[in-house]
Amino acid sequence: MATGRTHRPATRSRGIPEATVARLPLYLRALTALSERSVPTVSSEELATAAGVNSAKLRKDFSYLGSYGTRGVGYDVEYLVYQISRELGLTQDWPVVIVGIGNLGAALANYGGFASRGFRVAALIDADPAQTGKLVAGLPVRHTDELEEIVERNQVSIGVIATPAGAAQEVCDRLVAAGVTSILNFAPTVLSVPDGVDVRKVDLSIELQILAFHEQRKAGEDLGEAVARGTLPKAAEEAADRPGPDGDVPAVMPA
Amino acid sequence: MATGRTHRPATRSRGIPEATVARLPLYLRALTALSERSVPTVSSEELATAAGVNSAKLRKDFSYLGSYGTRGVGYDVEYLVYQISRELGLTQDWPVVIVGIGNLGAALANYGGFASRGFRVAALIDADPAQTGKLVAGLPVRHTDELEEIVERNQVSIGVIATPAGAAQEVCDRLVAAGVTSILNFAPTVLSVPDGVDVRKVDLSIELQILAFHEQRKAGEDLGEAVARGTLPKAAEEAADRPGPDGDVPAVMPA
DNA sequence: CCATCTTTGTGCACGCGTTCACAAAGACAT
DNA sequence: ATGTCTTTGTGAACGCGTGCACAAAGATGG
Ligand SMILES: NC(=O)c1ccc[n+]([C@@H]2O[C@H](COP(=O)([O-])OP(=O)(O)OC[C@H]3O[C@@H](n4cnc5c(N)ncnc54)[C@H](O)[C@@H]3O)[C@@H](O)[C@H]2O)c1
Ligand SMILES: NC(=O)c1ccc[n+]([C@@H]2O[C@H](COP(=O)([O-])OP(=O)(O)OC[C@H]3O[C@@H](n4cnc5c(N)ncnc54)[C@H](O)[C@@H]3O)[C@@H](O)[C@H]2O)c1
Repeated sequence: MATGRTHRPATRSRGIPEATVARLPLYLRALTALSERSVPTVSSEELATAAGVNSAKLRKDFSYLGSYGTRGVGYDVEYLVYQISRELGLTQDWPVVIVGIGNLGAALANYGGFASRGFRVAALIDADPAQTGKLVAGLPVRHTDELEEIVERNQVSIGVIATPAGAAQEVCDRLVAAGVTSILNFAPTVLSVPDGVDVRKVDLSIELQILAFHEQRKAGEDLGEAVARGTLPKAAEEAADRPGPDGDVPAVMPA
Repeated sequence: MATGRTHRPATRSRGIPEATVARLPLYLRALTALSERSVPTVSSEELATAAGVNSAKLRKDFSYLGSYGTRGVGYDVEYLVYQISRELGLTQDWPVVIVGIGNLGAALANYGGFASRGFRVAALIDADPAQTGKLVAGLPVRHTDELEEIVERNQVSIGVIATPAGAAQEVCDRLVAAGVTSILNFAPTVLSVPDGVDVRKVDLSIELQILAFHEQRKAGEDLGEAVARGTLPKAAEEAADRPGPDGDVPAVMPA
């Protein structure tokens, strides 16, 4: 998963487990697709497949929201779409500001999936005076000086940070001081925020590193298994034997 | 967290828990920063703070890699950087292809954080003939027809998908068929892949929806508590009372 | 060499999340 | 009305992840 939430110490918000909340958008997406195809009802099995999860998990997830299914039939698609939307707070509009209109920020601003789910880009903000006033995705880029005013006037509670890492904490502090209580951070830094403020991060580099780990493991597996079976010549065996904690590796980094 | 991994049923790869693997890049980033400041050693407490985690968790994480610390002193920064890099497979170069060079794909191509950690953009691929040959981040965009050849020739095992959702599964299938075994998916779709292929997804929309959920909860909290204390007039009380499973809500979605 | 002090490494307990498996609910046919 | 068949909702068991708390390791100073 390309996301990691900040430590929210097992806060079951109104009885809905955090893990379930994270899956609701997935169900919603699958349900919306069914709704567009005018499918009236769907079974937990079908929906689970569409959402890429286990059907028992899906049923348990829905059970936290209440009993919205009909035994022998399944779930009413429209009704479920409404219930999940309501639970996620998508029946209202959420004004969002994006700070840092560079490569990534501009891509985010142009992203259609934003508006499609009740999120409205209230403003684009950048510190570079050369950017100020430029139109990105039809919106004028505003200068950082106006940040507080924009947040307050538009009642923005969700902020997206797409600045370089060095500027992220400062931007975060200003957003929070101005009233933002939820932050989506694309900069590769750990943000510290006061209690009551949620931070979620998206870090491409971390995702790739996790993939690399598994990739390496896959590559080493065949070799490793061969070693275990003793079907390799001695030399290859030693090469495959990863240096263990016994420390026969150089204490310097080769790069 | 903006990331979700696809169902890897508790595969403790070589005894390192998945949760630990996901944190290693975080530690590595903090350690690299210390290394650049020529800090020789660091305690679990300091490093944990820098990485935004609990110190006990960090120590336990490191214990899976072996005993690399010195009691009473802490961890040798350079040595730890090397060990984690090795564990994550970052001592080798990983060629990566990006498919779908639109707003997002171009931003990713321009992203510096790619190359800084052993990931090398081997090629940019797009289906639009108008894009073919255009330079993005100094690399020429190649046409989808060449996908298989590019992947095979460059021994690419990691692919990034930044196409529209509708094209993602097809692109995924082609990447996998050509030999890619790890995929980072930015398109809002569930990808189905054969066993042995890892998929991680980054979904901005899901992240925002999770934030919206908590945001809504925060907003409703004061009101909800007031209701519980019975300090609200009847009308407001009923308005605050969210419709329960008893179903006094319309079965249609208001939007 | 001994005492003291710092910090690691981990045993242990607890809670969350996942999954199995099944009873009961309800649709539908007869 | 009764029986059959499908599918939900959930009890219960299990495993993973987290965090506390502490013993042991080792550095440091006398
Ligand atoms: N581009 C990607 O694909 C990508 C991927 C993952 C993470 N990131 C991260 O996202 C962030 C942005 O990446 P990018 O490629 O768009 O960088 P960029 O340099 O293209 O854009 C950064 C923008 O932030 C603005 N900025 C700088 N300081 C600011 C401040 N204090 N207040 C407001 N705006 C400020 C700059 O003027 C610039 O327009 C970086 O932290 C990067 O590491 C980018
Ligand atoms: N832009 C964002 O911030 C953002 C955020 C989250 C998710 N996404 C998702 O990322 C994807 C890309 O977003 P975008 O804004 O860059 O869209 P875009 O339309 O700007 O770019 C899509 C690119 O993919 C190419 N393409 C289409 N079909 C292809 C195929 N079969 N093979 C190869 N290339 C193909 C198109 O030619 C185009 O260049 C979308 O699925 C979007 O939902 C984007």
